[in-house]
Amino acid sequence: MMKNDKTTIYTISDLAQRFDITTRAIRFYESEGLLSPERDGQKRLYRHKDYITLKLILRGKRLGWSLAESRELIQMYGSGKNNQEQYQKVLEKVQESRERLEQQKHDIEIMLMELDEHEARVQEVLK
Amino acid sequence: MMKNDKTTIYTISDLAQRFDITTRAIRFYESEGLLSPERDGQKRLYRHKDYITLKLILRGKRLGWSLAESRELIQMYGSGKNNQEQYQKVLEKVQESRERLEQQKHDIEIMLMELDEHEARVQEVLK
DNA sequence: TATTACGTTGACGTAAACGTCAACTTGGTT
DNA sequence: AACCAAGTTGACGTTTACGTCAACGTAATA
Repeated sequence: MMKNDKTTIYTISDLAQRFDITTRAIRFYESEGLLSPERDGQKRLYRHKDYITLKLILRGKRLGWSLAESRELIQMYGSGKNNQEQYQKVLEKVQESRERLEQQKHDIEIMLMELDEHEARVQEVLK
Repeated sequence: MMKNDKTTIYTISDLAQRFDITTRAIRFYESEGLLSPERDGQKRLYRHKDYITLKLILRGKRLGWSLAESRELIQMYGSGKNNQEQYQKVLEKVQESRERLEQQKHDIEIMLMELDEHEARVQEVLK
């Protein structure tokens, strides 16, 4: 497989492999307005910017963002303009993700504690 | 509203209020085998253990667990037995949650950096 | 007694993010 | 020429976690 510098051109299955997703997913993202690759006839050609965009989409997914939310982020980067309103919206979303993260951290700690207690009780019964 | 000690008995809407969910959700959890409240005639009565179970369910949700996954955790606690296999499964799931957490932490850091860069570029253009 | 609040059981609807065909085209290979 | 791999466009199916009626029961209250 080729390296990925800023001049590389990818086919749809190239990208699918690199990101471990299906081509169906990639086409779906396009239909939802998150990607807009060039065409060579009817075939899609993906460039570096599309690669970056896909990375954004998947990062968003890991943070629990919807595709609609990631689309805003992508549009913001794509526009090159200073849409202060959109910027604030995205920033807020990142902060929300961060707060969810803190909550989850707390949840995991408690879960581990309770699992420990459970084990302890079980061991106690065995004696 | 009453305090919640270990003797309190709740109606379905009591619980719904406390956890800020709908009664529909609570009934759904029961139909999925996560709750099994007593009955007074046809009405459901929830006790302290049901309260605890609901707390587990919602904690699981925050961590991205499916109801089926939370059900395993609940069954484990409920059985009081030492099902080592089930224990391992649950433990693994907690570890997975923790790894996802680390990944998310990383993702958020990068997002914030890229937002910063974006702002900087925009400011540069404005000059 | 009529109303109101709260509860119950079906049954069908919904949204998001794809999966899974089917039918077809295109370009390169044997 | 025949074939295969890879790509394309519909179109319908799937899953999870409920939402949203409808139709009914029950208990307290005005």
